[in-house]
Amino acid sequence: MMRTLKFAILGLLHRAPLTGYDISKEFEKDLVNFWYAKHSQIYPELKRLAEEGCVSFSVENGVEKPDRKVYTITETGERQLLEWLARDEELEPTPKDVFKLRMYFSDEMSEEELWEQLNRQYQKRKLKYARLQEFARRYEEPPETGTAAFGDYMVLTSANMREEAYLKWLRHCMKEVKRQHPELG
Amino acid sequence: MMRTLKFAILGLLHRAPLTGYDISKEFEKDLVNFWYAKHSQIYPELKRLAEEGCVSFSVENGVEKPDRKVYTITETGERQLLEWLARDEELEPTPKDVFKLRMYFSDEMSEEELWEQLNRQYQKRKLKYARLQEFARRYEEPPETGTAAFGDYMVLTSANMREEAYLKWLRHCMKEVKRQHPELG
DNA sequence: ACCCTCATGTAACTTGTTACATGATTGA
DNA sequence: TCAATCATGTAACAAGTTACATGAGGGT
Repeated sequence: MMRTLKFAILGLLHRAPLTGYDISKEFEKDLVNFWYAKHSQIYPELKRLAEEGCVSFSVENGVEKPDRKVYTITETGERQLLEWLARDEELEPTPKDVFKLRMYFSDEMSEEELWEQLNRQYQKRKLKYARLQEFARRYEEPPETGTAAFGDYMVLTSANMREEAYLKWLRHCMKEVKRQHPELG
Repeated sequence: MMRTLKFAILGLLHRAPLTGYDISKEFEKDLVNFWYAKHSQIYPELKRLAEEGCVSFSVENGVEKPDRKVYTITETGERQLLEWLARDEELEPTPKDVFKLRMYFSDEMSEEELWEQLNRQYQKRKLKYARLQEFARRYEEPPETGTAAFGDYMVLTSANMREEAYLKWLRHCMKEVKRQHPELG
């Protein structure tokens, strides 16, 4: 029971009170690169967090707008968040990757099929990388440590480097396949 | 319903008949870098695969050894495997990373805590990278395409590049934290 | 008329983990 | 004697996805 979603939510609420809807929007922005959850997971988790006394909420009856529940972190929640932030945890197992599983079984497809798979993956990853680099332009200079911007900068940098490495790997594989089969492509 | 475990198992059985126990051993070896499952997930999946007609099995009554069920891929299973190998799927969402989530919330910890977290992560990753490089020594020359060794080589290379990028990122963050706080470390 | 954003929730299901359960053989 | 390896399974739970369900307001 890691309860990582719990701490992802507490971390966001520690910065400012938010509704479930706001939280799901946050997960679609910066955090999209390493953590996220759908609203169907967020609402029950907020309910549970309230039962545990980690958050409190007030209902705002919206005039000309839907009602909203604004959640605020409690002292209990803050204490647990700080404890979690300081934890020294084991390295997570390597994340699963369906494309690499396919490549592991490349002996069970033809060379043409392998070549096509590598090419298609390369095109998709190049696009993702381009989008990521646009975001990275926000930080020509690294922000000050101790600010939310610095956390943002760190994870954005990591996403960029991860995608760079993925592209480098794909190029390496394509080069080797082509060396052995110059007739392809 | 991706059923990725189904195809991971079919891919292994396509090479040779195996028992559930053998499959769980495979997941602890090369595949550990991008796919794996515990025996408690493998046995029920094999049962389901047999019901679907993707695999067949024969029971070997072990003399001086426990009984074993040896599973073999069927024509149906092979057909479905080949179809899966050729699929053009969307890019998976970025894998989740608990450490990066912590780093995203680095503004909610002290600079000392941030520095310690980065250092601990760096030590652990360096160890993992060293172990990975030992394995990589098997392939000083890339194997021939169309062999199981080539698939193995590709995913081992990717694991190495991924860890290199992670280490590079950690060094980048540590350098920036130290630049702003020369008194640390 | 139709789709998008705001806003909150539940139900059914898939995927994966931890713990329970059993039992033989081999090596220190 | 104790731990490890071989060998197979189930039960309970946690985590995450997809679909269902409702409803207001604004823009094209």
